Amino acid sequence: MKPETDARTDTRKKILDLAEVLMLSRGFNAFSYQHISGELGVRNAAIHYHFPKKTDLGVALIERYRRRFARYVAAQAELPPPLQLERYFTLADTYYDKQQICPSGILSAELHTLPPEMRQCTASFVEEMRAWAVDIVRRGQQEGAMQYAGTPEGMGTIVFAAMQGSLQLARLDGGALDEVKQQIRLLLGISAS
Amino acid sequence: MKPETDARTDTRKKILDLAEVLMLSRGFNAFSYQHISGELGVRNAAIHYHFPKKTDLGVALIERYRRRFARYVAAQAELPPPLQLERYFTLADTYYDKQQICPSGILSAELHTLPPEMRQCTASFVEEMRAWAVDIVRRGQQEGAMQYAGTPEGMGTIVFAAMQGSLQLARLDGGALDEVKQQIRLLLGISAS
DNA sequence: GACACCTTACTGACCAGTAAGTAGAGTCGC
DNA sequence: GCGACTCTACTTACTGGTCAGTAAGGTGTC
Repeated sequence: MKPETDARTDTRKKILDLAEVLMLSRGFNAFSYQHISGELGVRNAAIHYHFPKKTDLGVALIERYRRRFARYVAAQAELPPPLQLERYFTLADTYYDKQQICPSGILSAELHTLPPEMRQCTASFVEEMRAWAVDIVRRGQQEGAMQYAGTPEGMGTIVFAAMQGSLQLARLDGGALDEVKQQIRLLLGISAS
Repeated sequence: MKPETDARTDTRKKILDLAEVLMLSRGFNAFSYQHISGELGVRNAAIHYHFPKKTDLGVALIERYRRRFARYVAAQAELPPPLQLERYFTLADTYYDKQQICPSGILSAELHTLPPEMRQCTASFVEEMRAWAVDIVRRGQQEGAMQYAGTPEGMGTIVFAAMQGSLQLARLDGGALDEVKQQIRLLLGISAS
């Protein structure tokens, strides 16, 4: 009989979940082991048991994100590109509702203060996300569901950059995210939805 | 006879200059008075003399940026919109060359960890920058030098968000900035330059 | 009795911020 | 033209708090 939760993975997962929320709202440098242990009702050293160095926690966080993102992409690979884009927009909305920004945004903003191990996997993660955005608009163009000027690389990159930027701006100007989403629809020639 | 430099303004300016570089490359939370005093060859308390709290330094930094930005905008208000956009692109390049990101990017990413006074003037600053981007594309459209889908608000906001995002991404993917710049030119219908 | 998963107790580094003192330059009365 | 005063721009020396990280011990489970 497979245990639903064993203590090991359970606490470890709770730590990662809390750390993720903290990173996406405050940034990696701006949260401490105290924030996590306090919330979790354990001692500081318990976090160090699972993640000896904060760098270990950071790397685990990013790697989990990469796996989750890969699953997310695979799960809806068969959907029409415009619908994938709308799902992406919905995802951004949930970040906005939680007052968070996207991981690539906070990681690239803090990049110069991150340990080298984290920089490494951040680079891979961000490249994967950008490539996915490029892929959506490329397939959208091929299937005739999207029309736009320029290359899929240019369009995908600007979509990704604009979404990352607008999630940050939306913290200060609540309307920015909706405005950017709508403008992206127009630029891709998919005004109806 | 007016003194070229008196000690007061000189040290104060050097502190602001150094703090600005530190903030744009490492972020506001990730630099300390030690970073500045060490580089400047003074003691820590000298910084506290000019800026009692770190919040004071942060606010002074943003307010100086706002004044500089206002002068920058005024100085080229008469230029044709497409040229203003190119100047903006050139400005972004100099940030990239210095491995920095734009102030609105770092400030909005760190927003939740900033003191309230800094959040306040950050909001004003970011709104001014966004409005400026909107104004460029609006006038570009009115003068017939730019053609694009959607409203000036939508297009200006996406241009601003995409530039902010791509400056961050460019730290990990050097090509992102050029790609976004070129795509913006295409989307505004000003491919030649 | 071995191992996973914690605890208590601690270290040293760094941090923002403060208090009190000082050197030098300018100003004033005389 | 000279002492007394004052102000600016620092200094030294310190505090209390927070941080990541470690060592050693305890406790329940297989």
